Parts: sequence; structure tokens; C-alpha cells
Amino acid sequence: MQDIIEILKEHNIAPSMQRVKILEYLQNNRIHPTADIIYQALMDEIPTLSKTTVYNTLNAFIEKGILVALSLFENEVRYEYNTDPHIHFKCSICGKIYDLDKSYDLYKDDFIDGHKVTEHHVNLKGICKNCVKPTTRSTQRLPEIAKRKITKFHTLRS
Amino acid sequence: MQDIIEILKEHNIAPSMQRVKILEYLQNNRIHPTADIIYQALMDEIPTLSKTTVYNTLNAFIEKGILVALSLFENEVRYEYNTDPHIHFKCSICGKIYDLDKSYDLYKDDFIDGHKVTEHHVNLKGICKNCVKPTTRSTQRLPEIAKRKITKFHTLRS
DNA sequence: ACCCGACTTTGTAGTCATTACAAAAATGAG
DNA sequence: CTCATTTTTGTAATGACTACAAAGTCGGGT
Ligand SMILES: [Mn+2]
Ligand SMILES: [Mn+2]
Ligand SMILES: [Zn+2]
Ligand SMILES: [Zn+2]
Repeated sequence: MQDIIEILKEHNIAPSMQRVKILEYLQNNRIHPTADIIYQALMDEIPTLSKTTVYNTLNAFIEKGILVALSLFENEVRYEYNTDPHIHFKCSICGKIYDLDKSYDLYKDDFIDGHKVTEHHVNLKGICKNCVKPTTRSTQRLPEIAKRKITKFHTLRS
Repeated sequence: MQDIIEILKEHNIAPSMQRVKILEYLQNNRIHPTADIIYQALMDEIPTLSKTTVYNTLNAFIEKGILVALSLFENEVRYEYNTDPHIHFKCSICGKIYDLDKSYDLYKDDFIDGHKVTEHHVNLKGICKNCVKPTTRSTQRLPEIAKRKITKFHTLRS
């Protein structure tokens, strides 16, 4: 992707192979990955990759404003493009993190009780629509055949 | 405090000295402390206190519903009473965490885009009213005399 | 008062994410 | 090609937290 090299250059980051691959991964996988997920995903392509490089690169990207780090839950750091403000929902069953465009009263750059607000995070947690099933049993790890047997879904307030 | 012993008994927790002191600390210091802050604060009173006991106790309190753990920012776990829902503001200068009663559209126990929401956290960050000063220089560690010299405050949108 | 078993606390060791640091490798201008 | 600068890598260190087992505490039954 020439695109990615351009992004790096625009942010004054030399487009080394590792940096390009990491940013490319972030671009193609909008899953708010942890450093380790990125590392695991790139190990095949870059067998010599070091976890230190992943951390160095992510921190450099944050420094230059390409990425932001999120502390949602469970004290884990996750990374995503620095995009328009939006809110997050994490499924406690499958672990997926969803972006919600839900328009929200954002107090960013405003004042509340005299406090100047510069960051505003809304983090929701629950059971995502793919994991909401008639029974509360987790269906995440059921084999495909077992999954198919479940035909009745609760629409639960359409 | 007989009160604290009562709270423990009501939650089926034997009121040992350590547990009473830890809960008493939480009750008297509504600062959303970390485990280490609690440990440091109680070391004088309980010289034999172990950090493991602090963690064990906090986790037991959470298990029994007395406390909740917060993952606000910087990947640190903080503890507070399990109270009515409210939102948090952390000052990036002095580090204090404020409770804001700001009424908020809470999606708890509601559905968004088909996802069932069970937890709802709003975390704000910025500069608290005590740290907002005419200059952006941090005044947190200035001696009292220097502080007093600063007379002009920005009301900044009353 | 003594014994015993259950619960609680403690210290140490282990895990996991992240950072610090220095050596090795790659890059690139002259 | 050469050498200085940048980048990557591996290893060690840090810090929060957990696992685990030994030691301490306590209360009931004798
Ligand atoms: Mn997002
Ligand atoms: Mn609070
Ligand atoms: Zn899910
Ligand atoms: Zn402050």
C-alpha cells in the first residue's frame, strides 16, 4: 500500500518495513487490537519481529498522532486510528470491541464544575448482538454445527 | 466504627482487623485509591500488613458487592464503594479523581444496535478547577507562597 | 484451660504487560 | 565503499497482580 507509506511520511516517520506492516495491520483490522495481538498476527510475515519493535512503533505512532491508545476495561491497552470521536462497546462473551457512532453529549473542550475537559471516553460493556442468545450459555466456542441448531433469537426490543 | 463491622457482617465477611481497617479507609477516603495507596496508608497502623492481604480483601469486597473496581486511565485499577452510578473526571496534573453527578444518558440495561448493555462508564480527563491557572504551567508543586501570588483565575465560561 | 479444625494473613515466587538499555543490523548521504 | 544515524532486536528490569503454601488466629467442643 503506497497509501500507508504516504501516511508515515506525512507524520515524519521513516517507512521501515516493520512500521508499514504494523500500520497496514491496523488499517485492515479495525478490531482495536492489543500490542500482543498485533505481534502474534505479524509473526508469520516477519519472523524476526520483536515485541519491543511493536511497542516502540505503536508509541511512535501515538506520539505523532496517527493512533490513540484506549484503556477500556480489564486494564488492557488497545490501539486504533485516531479518528472522529466515537464510543466503545465490549462484549464480555466474545471479547469483541464495537465502535458505536451513537451521538453523545461530549464534554470535550468544555468545562464541568470548573474542570477543563480534554478527553472524553464512553465505555460500554455487555453482550453483543452476536452473543445474545435464548439461553445465557456462551455460544462463542460451540462448533459450527451446534451454532446452526440455534434458530430462535431473541430480538429483545426491536 | 461499629458501622463497618456491620457492613462486613451483612455481606457475610468475617470482620477481621485488616478487613475493617481497609473498609474504614475506603469509607473515610473517597479518593478512588489504588491497592498500593491503600497499602501505603495502612502500613503505619498495621506494620505487618501484606500487600497480598490488601488484594485479597479488595477482591473479596468486590465479590460480595461492597466495592467496584474502576479502569479509568493509565491502566490502573482503582476501588470505590459500589454506589449510585456516576461519572469520573481525572485531572492530568494533580491526578485527583472527581465524582461528577452530571446526569447522563445511561444505556445500562438497555440495548444499543442489538447489543445488551450491562455496564456504562464515562471517563473524563483534563485539568481540574484547582489546577486550572492563568498559565498552563503546573502549579501543583509550587510552594504555598508562590501559589498565593497567583490571583487572577480564568473563570473560563462561568 | 487445652485441642483441633477452619479461616485468615503473610511471604515468596511466578506471571504478564510494558519499558530500559545496549548491541546488532539496516540505511543512506557523500 | 564508508561512516554516521536510525531502526530493530534480545535481554534484563520494572510493576501490578496472582498462586501457593506456611504460619498465625480464633472459636467451639471437651
Ligand atoms: Mn474505536
Ligand atoms: Mn466515583
Ligand atoms: Zn459477543
Ligand atoms: Zn488537578
